[in-house]
Amino acid sequence: MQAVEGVLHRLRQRGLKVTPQRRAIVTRLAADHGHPDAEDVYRWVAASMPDVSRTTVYNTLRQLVDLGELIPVEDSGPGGTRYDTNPEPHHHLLCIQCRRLVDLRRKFDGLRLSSGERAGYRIVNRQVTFYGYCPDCQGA
Amino acid sequence: MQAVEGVLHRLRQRGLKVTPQRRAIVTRLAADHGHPDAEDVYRWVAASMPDVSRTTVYNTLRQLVDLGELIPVEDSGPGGTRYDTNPEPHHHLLCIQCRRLVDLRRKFDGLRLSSGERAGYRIVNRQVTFYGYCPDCQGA
DNA sequence: CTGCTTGCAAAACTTTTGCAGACGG
DNA sequence: CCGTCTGCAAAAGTTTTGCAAGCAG
Repeated sequence: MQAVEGVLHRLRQRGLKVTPQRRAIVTRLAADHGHPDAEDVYRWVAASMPDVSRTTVYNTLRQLVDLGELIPVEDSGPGGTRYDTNPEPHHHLLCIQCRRLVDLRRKFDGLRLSSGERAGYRIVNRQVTFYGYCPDCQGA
Repeated sequence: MQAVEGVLHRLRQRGLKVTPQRRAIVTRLAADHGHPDAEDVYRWVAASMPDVSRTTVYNTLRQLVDLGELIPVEDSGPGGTRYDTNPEPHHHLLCIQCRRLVDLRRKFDGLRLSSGERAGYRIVNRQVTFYGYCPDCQGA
C-alpha cells in the first residue's frame, strides 16, 4: 500500500467516501508489509474498532483492488485471498508446504516477450515466483 | 498430466486403488492441455459416467496434487482452483480481466537466486507470470 | 478379506448481496 | 440533502468431512 493520505485522497477523487472504517483499514494495510488475508485485516481493524463488520472489510478490500491500490497475491492455496501490502514491484518466494511467502526485491532481466509470444495480449506486469521449501519445512 | 498408465501405476505403488472413477478422471485430465477447475473435470467425467459424484472428483484431484501429478495454477481470481494439465514446465500469460490463461513454452535465463536471496529456501520450481489484457478484453 | 473408495448429505469457509438505517461531503 | 456506506442476515460458491455400503487387490 502507498501512503495513507494519498490513498484516501484518491478514494475521494473517485467519488468514494472516507469513513472511519476505511481510514482504519487503509492505515492498517499501509503499516504492514506482509501478505494478510481478509480475516487478518478484519482482526487487526476490529482490535481497535470492535463494531466493524466483515462486510465492510471485504467491500473495502475489493474496492482497493478495483482501484489498483492493493494487489491480490497469486497463491493457489487454501484459505482466503491474500493481499500484497508491499507497494514496490517485486517477486515472490513461496513455500509449497506452509505457504510462507517472502518478497524478493531484485529485478530480473530478459523477461520480454516477442510480439508472437504475446498472443495479442497487452502486458502490464510480470512476476517471477520461486517455489520451494522454507527452512522450517525442509525437515518434513 | 503425464501418460495415463504411468499415473495409475504410481497411484497403485503408493497404496491407492485404481477405480473406474479415478481412471476416468486421470484419462480426461491427460487428454487436456488447458486449465480446468474441479467443476469442469466433474462435468467432463460425468458426461460418460453420470453417477460419479463431485466428492470423488474433489478427492481425486486433491490426491493427484498431493502426489505431485497435477499442479494447481496460481490464479487468485474468483471461481474454483484451476489445475494445469500441461505436463511440461512452462510459464503463463494471464488476462487480468477475464482470467484467460495462455501457456508460454519459452525458457527464461537469469532466474537464479544467490544463497542470500534464497532466504534458506530450497527452490524446486520457478515460474514467470505475465499479466495483461487479452485481445478480447482490450476494448473495455 | 481388509481397508481404501464411493456417494450422499451436511458442514465449513470465504465472499457477495439485499436492505434499512446512518453519515460523509 | 443526496448518494454512498455500514452492519446484519442470508445467500452463493467452493471444498471438506462423517458415514454406511461397495469394491479393488
